[in-house]
Amino acid sequence: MRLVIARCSVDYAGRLTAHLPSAPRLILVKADGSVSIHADDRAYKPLNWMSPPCTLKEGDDDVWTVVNKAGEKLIITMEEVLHDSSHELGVDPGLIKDGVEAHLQELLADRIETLGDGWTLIRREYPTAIGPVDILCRDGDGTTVAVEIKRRGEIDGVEQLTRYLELLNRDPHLAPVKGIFAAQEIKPQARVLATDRSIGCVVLDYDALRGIEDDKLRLF
Amino acid sequence: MRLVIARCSVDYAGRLTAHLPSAPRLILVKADGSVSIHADDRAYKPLNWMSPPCTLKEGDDDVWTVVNKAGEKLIITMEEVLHDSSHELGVDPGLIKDGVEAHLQELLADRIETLGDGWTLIRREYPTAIGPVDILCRDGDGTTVAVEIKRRGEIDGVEQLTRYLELLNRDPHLAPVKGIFAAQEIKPQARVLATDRSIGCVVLDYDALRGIEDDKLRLF
DNA sequence: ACATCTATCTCGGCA
DNA sequence: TGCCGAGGTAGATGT
Repeated sequence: MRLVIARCSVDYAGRLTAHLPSAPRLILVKADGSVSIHADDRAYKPLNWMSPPCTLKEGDDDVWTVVNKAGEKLIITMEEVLHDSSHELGVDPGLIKDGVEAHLQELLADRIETLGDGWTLIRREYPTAIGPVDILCRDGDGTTVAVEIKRRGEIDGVEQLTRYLELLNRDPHLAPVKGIFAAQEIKPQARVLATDRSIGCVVLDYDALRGIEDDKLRLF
Repeated sequence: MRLVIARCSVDYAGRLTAHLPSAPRLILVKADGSVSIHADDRAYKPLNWMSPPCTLKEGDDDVWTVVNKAGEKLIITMEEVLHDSSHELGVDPGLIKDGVEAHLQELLADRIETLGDGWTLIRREYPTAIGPVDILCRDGDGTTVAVEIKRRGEIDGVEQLTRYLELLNRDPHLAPVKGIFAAQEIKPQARVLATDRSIGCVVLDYDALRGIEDDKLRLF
């Protein structure tokens, strides 16, 4: 990783055109060839960047040009270099996450009877023309149920599930299909909309689901 | 801006919990108090971060703790500092952009006849109870048309336009109101949904619209 | 403060 | 490869 502090101006021409007037900034050149330009505020988003794969060419005239395959260009005009150092970091072992939607889906699919006695899984990520349904299952009566899972349940999620239900109910092999909106937290507006559309709401307890899963594993 | 290269492990506890095992990384501490941790790849997204406003406390035991108002925590355990330098950058003048959705809307409103002969603009940002319609206009037959503009046309945009159409069609002064979904790029699923709802799809050519605009300006 | 919407979104997954 | 959905989305804008 190369760290350069320099007064520079920057031009980006790609998905949009953008310009940064001359000012002192941090320029990061990483081992994968990517380049990013940071001001002295904001943790997350660089002022300007070029994602890998891309190539950096340092011209004789203190103009750096970064290009990628799509023809996007980042042109950095160096006016005064204040710091320039390089460091070997090696490959990062990466982030270990916990508590995201994919995990909730796994946990609930593995313990679908949490939703009611006699419920059985048809499949996770059930494919439709407008995208996959998180979980398709059957309730105790054998009625098909589409489950939409969110970490935070908002109106968008109810709309999404409504579209799936409309589509699934056109399939005579599946119809009638009921809907369940499952989330760790359900916003009041989302609950009202779901209820109005006869969609059931279930608040998921992540720790409890994981506990159940742990108990299951302990049996083996 | 402070640049620290260090072997460290990191724990985040907040909206989720995440852990970074020990490895050499870049730690950026910016003038606004924000902190970000970068591996030697990827231009855009840090491995971990804390957005401002937040406060960093460097403990005696080489443990740095960053907290924000919401109680989220970032804990950096420093194991070996390989580089540590600070630099005064000042406030950045900021990015000047061109070619975003607002601009597309201006361009299309100024050249509404792109959509068809005899089309006329009623107004941009036509206000409704559920938000402004990007463009309201009339087609060659005098029928009212609501236009939703996106840079990239996806399902959400079609849903949004559908809600507007439903509302506008309740107004006897306007009804019947047709819908046009206009974007630089329209995803297949969005097109399917739009077509199913009798909403027209138009792919906008930004450069062509700008070219027309340039031609217009040249007349004056 | 909160809600809504955009983004050079980035990123991962799956067809 | 393209398409789709999630994100600690972040960041901007309007109420």
